[in-house]
Amino acid sequence: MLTLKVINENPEEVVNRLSRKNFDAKDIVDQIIELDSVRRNSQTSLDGVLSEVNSISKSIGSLLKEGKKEEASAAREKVGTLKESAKELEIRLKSAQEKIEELLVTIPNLPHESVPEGKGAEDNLIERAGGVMPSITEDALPHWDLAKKYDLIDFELGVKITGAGFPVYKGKGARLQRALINFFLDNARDAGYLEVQPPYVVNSDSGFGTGQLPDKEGQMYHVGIDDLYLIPTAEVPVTNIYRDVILDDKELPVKNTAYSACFRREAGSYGKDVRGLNRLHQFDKVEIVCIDKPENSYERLDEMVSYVQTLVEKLELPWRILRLCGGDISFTSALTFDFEVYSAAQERWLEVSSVSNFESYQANRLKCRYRDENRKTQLCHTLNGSALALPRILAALLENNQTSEGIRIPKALVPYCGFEIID
RNA sequence: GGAGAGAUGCUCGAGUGGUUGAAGAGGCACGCCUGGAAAGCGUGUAUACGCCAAAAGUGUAUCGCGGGUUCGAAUCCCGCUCUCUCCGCCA
Repeated sequence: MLTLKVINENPEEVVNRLSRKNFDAKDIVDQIIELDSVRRNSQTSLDGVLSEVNSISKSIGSLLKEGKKEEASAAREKVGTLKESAKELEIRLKSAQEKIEELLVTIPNLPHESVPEGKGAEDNLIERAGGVMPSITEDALPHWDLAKKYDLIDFELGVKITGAGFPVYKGKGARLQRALINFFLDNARDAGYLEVQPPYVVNSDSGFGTGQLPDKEGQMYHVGIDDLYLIPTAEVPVTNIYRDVILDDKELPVKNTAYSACFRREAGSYGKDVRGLNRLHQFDKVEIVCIDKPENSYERLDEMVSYVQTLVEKLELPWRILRLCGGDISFTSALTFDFEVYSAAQERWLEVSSVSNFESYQANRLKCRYRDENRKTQLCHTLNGSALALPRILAALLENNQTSEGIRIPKALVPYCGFEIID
């Protein structure tokens, strides 16, 4: 969430910048500013009253020791009335704080100035692109048919065991999954990311810390009996490692990578866009998470984007990078680059990665801070990106590399797979 | 799941109602000392919010979390969470 400071100091700028996200913040910002003045006034008065209470209380101790009983009981009475007014002030202060918090979490992050205007996906800017478009034959099959033909993925079996969106990978399909996970983790490690293995189930504090709660509660699987959530991405547990942490500036940047299964309810998505591997309830992903000083975070973002680019290049997939427009960028992000790879048989671009700088928006919720060179605590900037999500990569690999002899495995993956072709 | 013990600052650890934001030790930082280092000595070493134009300063809150008793709570009471030990179960 945004800091009160930003809103108080630059209300017009906040409203202006949020219009880029097609969000009208005027009313909320006005309300917050008003509530904040209530909050400040209440605290000033309350602190004064409590201060008096404290000093009188101390004096009672010494009065009693000196045997001045009457003065002591007069002081007691005084404290009694002071505490009455303290109670009222406290209620007013707390309610103002709560309302401010409720309003703050409804305000999206400010978009970076480079975020283009736009309403939806069609307005995203193509930043750059590369790779060679595969030459497809007329009878090229979409990946769901290839998966069946070579017995790589059994969607129906997953339906039996669990439900739609929980495929069963088999044989070379399963091995290819495992190969991709290791390939991504090894590359991340070589690029300086520390590998971590986080829990797949998190508590509500963590869900709140990264912004899934309260607004996106319905997107996560919830384990009611223990009040825990299945992670929709490793971003949640990994970023929450740094919740309520004050890092030393020597520890920055933090660069973590994690493989995890990801669970998403994807309520309300149906149709051919979600066919096969295009949208699943459970999928695998290797995530990269960075935490850095504000002045370095955009440099870090570029580094992450370049890193992801090396992955799609090694996989020999045709790729493009989109700079998301105001209408398509996520609630919590300041700047996001999406990676898409071309899926030849489906004849469409598939999103395989999303790399974002959240600036201090997540950090403010997480209370993730660092000590700067003046020993003052400042909010960090947090960033994350997929590197990469497996299903659509697999879809593109299968479709783009199909030949009459079988499906060719890209060179970089062969050592990880242990085979060169799926036939 | 059952029984018991516990949770204090960066760490260890004292503290069972009255200047205790918290003794003491260690660590760390800075300074002195030194040719340099060690040792030694000195100083400093939480966070959030408020007041102040800002710094200095100062007020309030915080001893797992939430509530209660009291003029006053780290200290007493209640609820919760977590950790440890023993038993049970178990990859």
